[in-house]
Order: sequence, then C-alpha cells, then structure tokens
Amino acid sequence: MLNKILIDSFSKHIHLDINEEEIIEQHLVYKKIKKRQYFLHEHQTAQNSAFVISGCLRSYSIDENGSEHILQFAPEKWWITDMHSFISQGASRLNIDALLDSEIYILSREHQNKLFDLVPKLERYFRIITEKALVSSRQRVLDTLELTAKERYTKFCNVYPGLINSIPQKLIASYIGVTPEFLSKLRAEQF
Amino acid sequence: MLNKILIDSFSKHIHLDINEEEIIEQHLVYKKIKKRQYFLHEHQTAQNSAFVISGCLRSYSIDENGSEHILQFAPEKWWITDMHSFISQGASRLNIDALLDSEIYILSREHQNKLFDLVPKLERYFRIITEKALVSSRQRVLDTLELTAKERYTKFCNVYPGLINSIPQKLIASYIGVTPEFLSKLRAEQF
DNA sequence: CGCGACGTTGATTTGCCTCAACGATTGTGG
DNA sequence: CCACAATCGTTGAGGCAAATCAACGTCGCG
Repeated sequence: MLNKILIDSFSKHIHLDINEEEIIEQHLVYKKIKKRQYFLHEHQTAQNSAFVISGCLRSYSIDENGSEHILQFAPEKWWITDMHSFISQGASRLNIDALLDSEIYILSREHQNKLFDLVPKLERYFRIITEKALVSSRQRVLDTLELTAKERYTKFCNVYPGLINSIPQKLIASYIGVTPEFLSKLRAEQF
Repeated sequence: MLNKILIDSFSKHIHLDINEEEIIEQHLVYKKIKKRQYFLHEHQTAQNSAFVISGCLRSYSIDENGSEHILQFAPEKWWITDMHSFISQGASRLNIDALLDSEIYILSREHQNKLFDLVPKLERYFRIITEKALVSSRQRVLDTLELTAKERYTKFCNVYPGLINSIPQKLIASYIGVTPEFLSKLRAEQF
C-alpha cells in the first residue's frame, strides 16, 4: 500500500481510484536513506526523482571555488531531483543528499513516462506540482532582488520553521546566499 | 488559422491533428499590444496567460522603495503570466507590459481548463513547458548564488542575444540585480 | 578522551550602492 | 520640422553591506 502522505499529495490535485493507486505503487520504489547518503552525484544522469515521506533531502551545486550553494530543501511531502538532467537525461550539475535519516519513494524517468500513459491523470498532477514549484522558485528570485540578507533570513524562518532546529545553520546561510559568518552576525543583532 | 510559431511550440512536445488545432484556436484570442501597454497590473487577478508571437513582454514587481525588479523577459515563443495569481486566482503582485510592439495569443485560465478536458494532450504540453520554465528559473537562482555581477551580465548576453540591442540597458541591470550605474561601469571595464 | 565540525567574534577589504552632475538620444507638442 | 523635456547612459566621490581571513570556544561523535 502506498504511504498516506503520498496519497494525500495526489488527492490534493486529482482523484485516483484504488486500481490506479495500485498501478502507481508498482512503479515506485520505497527506500530508507541515511543522513549524509547521496541520492544523486553531479556528472551522473538523474534517472530518478524522489518524493520525501520523512526526513529531509537537499540539492546543491559546487562552484569553481569549491563552495556549495543549496538550490532546494526537500522536507516531507516534497519532490526533488535535478530537473534539468531528469528531463534531458544529460549530465547533472547538482548533488542531492540526505540531511537527516529519511524515507523516500523513488520514481524513475522511465516509470514516470509509462505512468503518464497508464494513468493519464498523472500528467495533471505533475503539471500542477511543477507550476507550484515554479511559483516558489520565481518568488525566491524576487526575494534575492528585493530583500536584504536579514529579511531573507526572517522569511526563511517563516517558510521552513521545521528546518531551523534540525539542520546546521551554515546550510541556511548557503540557501539564502550569505556566508556562515555573516548570518551569525545577523542573528546576533537581536535574537 | 493558428500562427506557425505557436504550432511549432506545440509540435515540439506533442502531436496535434487539424481538428485539435481548430479547437485550440477557438479558445485563444490574437491581439496586438503596443510598446508600454500593460497586459497585467499588480493587485488585479491574472485571468490570462500570453504567448508571444513577436516583440517582447516582461513581468516585474515594485518593491517598497518604488524600484522595479524584472522577473521575466518574454521574447517570441515564450509564455508569460503571473503564475501565482493565474493558478490561485488571487491578487497579482506582478506587472506585465510590452517592451516593444508585440503580437500575442491570450489564453484565459477558464479556457485553459476547458482545453485540458477537450484536448487532454495539452496537459502534457503545459507540463513540459512548465518543467522547462522551472529549470531556467532554478538556474537563475544558482547564477545569483554563484556568479559575480559581471559574470551574470556576460551570461545574460549569451542567453538573450536578441534583447541587448532592442531594450534599454537599465532593464538588463534590473534583471541581473544591479543598479544601472554599476552595469555601466562593468561594461566600461574593457571592450 | 580527542578530533573535527560548527558557531561566534573581530579586523580588514571589496563589490556594489547612492547621490550628483553631465552629454547624448529620443520623443513629443506646437 | 524644430524646440524643449524626458529618458538614458556615463562618470566620479563617498558610503555601506557583505565577504574574507583569522582566532577561539563548544559540542557531538568516533
């Protein structure tokens, strides 16, 4: 049986009957992934997309100076992959690993395409999911254009309240685009 | 008859027969829109999405200090709307206007939903289009995290070669996230 | 226990902003 | 078609936000 959290994610946007849920289940792989374990390495091809049931994954890139830049946090209920590599089947520029012990469902590109034919409603589900991801990515672009580092930090705390106490602060710094030292100074200004 | 540029955009991702093209045509409105004319004002609801046949539109927000921040340029072959407002039917935070005299096709949210039932393949088309928009938005996030202003400008010139000579330089500055004065200084550095 | 990762703090540097002044270009009304 | 205003790009002086580099205390983990 599919996990309730995944079923909820589907039924928020489309209606699936029992039969369809079963077909979907046959195309997904449930997996536990330990803290610091990798889901995708850069230069590989992203064969898979992951839906997070519990825990948290992240995607990040490494620039030419060797510093990491976090593109996405995926706490429970979120999908994560290197979308560019996943749709083009070209080399990935992102790494994806687990920040906490996590449970995920894995969907391969191949199985996803099969599912689109077997359960056409899933086109709608992924269209809507992707639209929402686009809205949030574009909002992040606007935030970096409009807000100061301090405002971005405050906003981050509101958007990801669960993450603040469960991951190292330097990862938050990386996500909002400041150095760990500077974030520390921002927080010292007044709590 | 539908414009060739739009047909091409569809057929890159899905196959439509003549009948389906006709149905789609009945749900689109062709319109010419003059330079500086608005397609969407903030605080309104984005009822419509636009596909650009010729010319160029842009979306931008205005921050609390009154300065504009450009979120998207839409030259020919691109779709543009305030996606957040379009899917939630809530108030828009973006303005969309024409940078050049342009020709567009207008698709209302209502007609889009009807089309998803009449021509289910369109779910796939919009899913793929949205995936690509997501890839490019996330790449932009990474660029602001990884690159200097000068590198972002160089990259912009490569990605939008057609725009550099047809729109004011200060709009490019706004898009890459620097002041017009600073961009001018960057360009002066060499050649 | 001891090491390495993490957060903090301080001194210094720098990338980019702000403000202001000035030509050049554009466009607009008479 | 010209005159004038508005917009635009450039340049310079000065300022600030955030980066860099370095030192140090703490803590969790092997």
